[in-house]
Amino acid sequence: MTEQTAAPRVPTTARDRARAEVMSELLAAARARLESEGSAALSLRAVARDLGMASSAVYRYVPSRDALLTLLIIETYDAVGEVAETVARTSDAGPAQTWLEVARAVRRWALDQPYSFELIYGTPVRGYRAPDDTVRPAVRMWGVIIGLLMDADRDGVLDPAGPDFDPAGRMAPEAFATAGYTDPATVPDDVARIAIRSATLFTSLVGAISVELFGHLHRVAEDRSRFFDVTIATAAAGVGLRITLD
Amino acid sequence: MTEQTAAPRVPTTARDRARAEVMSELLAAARARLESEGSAALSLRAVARDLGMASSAVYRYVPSRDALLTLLIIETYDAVGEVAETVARTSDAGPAQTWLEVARAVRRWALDQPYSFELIYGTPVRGYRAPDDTVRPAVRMWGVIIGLLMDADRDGVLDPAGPDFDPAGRMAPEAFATAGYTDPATVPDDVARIAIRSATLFTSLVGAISVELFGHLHRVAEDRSRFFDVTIATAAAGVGLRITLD
DNA sequence: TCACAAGAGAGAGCACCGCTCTCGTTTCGC
DNA sequence: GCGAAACGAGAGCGGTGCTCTCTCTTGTGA
Repeated sequence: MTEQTAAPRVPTTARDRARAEVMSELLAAARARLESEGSAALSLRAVARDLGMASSAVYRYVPSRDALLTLLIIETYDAVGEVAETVARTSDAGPAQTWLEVARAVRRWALDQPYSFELIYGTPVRGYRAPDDTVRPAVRMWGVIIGLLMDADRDGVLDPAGPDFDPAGRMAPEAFATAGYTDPATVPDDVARIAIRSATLFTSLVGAISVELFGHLHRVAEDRSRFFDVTIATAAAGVGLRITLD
Repeated sequence: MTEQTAAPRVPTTARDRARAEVMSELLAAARARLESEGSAALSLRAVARDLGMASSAVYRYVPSRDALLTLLIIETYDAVGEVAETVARTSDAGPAQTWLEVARAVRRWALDQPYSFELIYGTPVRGYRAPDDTVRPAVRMWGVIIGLLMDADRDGVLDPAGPDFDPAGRMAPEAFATAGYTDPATVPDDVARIAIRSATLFTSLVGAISVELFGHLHRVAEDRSRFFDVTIATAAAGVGLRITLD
C-alpha cells in the first residue's frame, strides 16, 4: 500500500472509453429533454429512445431517474455559479453596480433556460433529498454575494445607515468557509454582521426571478426587465448597497 | 328574457345535492393527498380510490387532473390571502411592524402545509396555464401589501430616504385596481411610486419562504425563524419601512 | 492462450398513471 | 310515464419507473 493510491495502471480500456462516451451522450440527451420540456416531463424511457437503446439498458449507467436528475442539478448549479462568478470577476464597476450586473446576468440565464432554473430553485423533485455532491456547486452563488459585500465594506461603500441586526445564531458557522474562515469560532463579529446581509441579496435574486418566471407578475408588471432592476435595487438599498438605475 | 337571469326555480334537486356533496368530498380527498404527498404525486386514481369510486367516474366531476389542481390552487390562494388579510386587519401595530407580522404568519402557514405553498408559489404544474379564475384570489396578497404601504405613507412612517425609482412603465395599470383606481390614467404619480415598492416586499416574502422551504439554507442558516426576520426586515428597510427586531 | 467473471444490452413484465369509450342503471323534466 | 340526461363501473390504450432474466461481448488472471 505504498504507491497504490495512484491511478491503477492507465485504466482507459475500450470498454471504459465506450462507457464514458455513452454516459456523456446520456447526460446530453437528458439535458436536451429537460430544457425543452421541463424536469417533470423528463422520462428515462424517452431519453433511452433518443439514444436508440432499451430503457432497461439506461439503468446500467444511472441507478434511477432521481439520480439522473441529481447529475443534471449539479451541472446546473455549476452553470449558474459560473455565470455569476464570471460577471463578478470581470466587472469593473463598484460592488453595488456589479451586484446589479450579476443579478441581470442570472436573470438572463434563467429566462434563456427556464426549466434549468426551476430544476434548482423551484419546487424540489418529490422524494429527492439533496446529496452532499450538490452542496459545493450550490454554494458558489453565496460565495459571489459574500465576496461583493466584503469588497463593498473594504471600499467603504457599504452604507452604514442600513439596518444592522445581531448575527448571533442567525448564520450557520459553516457558511463562513466560503470567506476563508475555516474555524467558525474565529469569525469576527463585523464579518458576521456583513455576511448575514447576503441572505437578503440571495433571496431578492431568487425571489425576483421565481416570481417573474412562475407567472406572479401577470397583470402586475409591464416592463419586466426594469421591474426586476427596481426590485433588486430596492432590496440592495436595505442591505446598504446603493445601486444607480438609468 | 326578462327575469330569466335569476336562478332557475330552486334547482336543488336530489341529484344536485348529491353532486355537490360528492364534489366537496372529492376536493377534500384531493386536498388531503396534496398536503400529505405533494402535487406531483396527486393522482386522480388514488383520489377515486379514497372515495371508493371508479377512476372513470371522477371525470364526471372534473375534466382532467389539471383542472382538479386548478381548483385546489384557487382554494389555496384564498387560504393564504385570508391569513395575510386577517393579520393585517387585526394588528394594532404600525404598518412596518404589521408587515413583519404578516410575513411571519404567511411563513408559519407555509411551514405548516409546505405542499400547498409549493402549489401556488413553486414551479408551475407543467402544461398548466393559469385561467382567469386564479387571478382574483392570487391578487389578495398584493392588496395587503399595497394597503400597508398606503397606510405607512399616510402615517408619515414611510422612510423618504429609501430609493425612489421612476415608476413609468414598470407597473401595469391594472395593478392599481386593488387600490381603488379603476381608470389607470388617473393614478397619481406618488401613488405609483409607492405601489412599485410593493414588488420588493412581495418578492422578499415569497423568496424568503421559497429559499427556506426548498432547502437553500442548508448549512447557511442556523435559527431559521430569526434568519427569516432579518431577511424580511432588511428588504423592508430598502422599501422604507423600519422594522424593529427583538 | 484460454477460461471465467464482469459488463452491457434487449426484452418481457409488474404496478402505476391520465384519459377514453362503452355499457347498464338511476334520476329528472316534460 | 317516457325519453333524455346524468351517473357509475369496467375495459382498454399508451405512457411511466423499475426489475428480472437472458444473451452476447469484453477484460483479466492463471
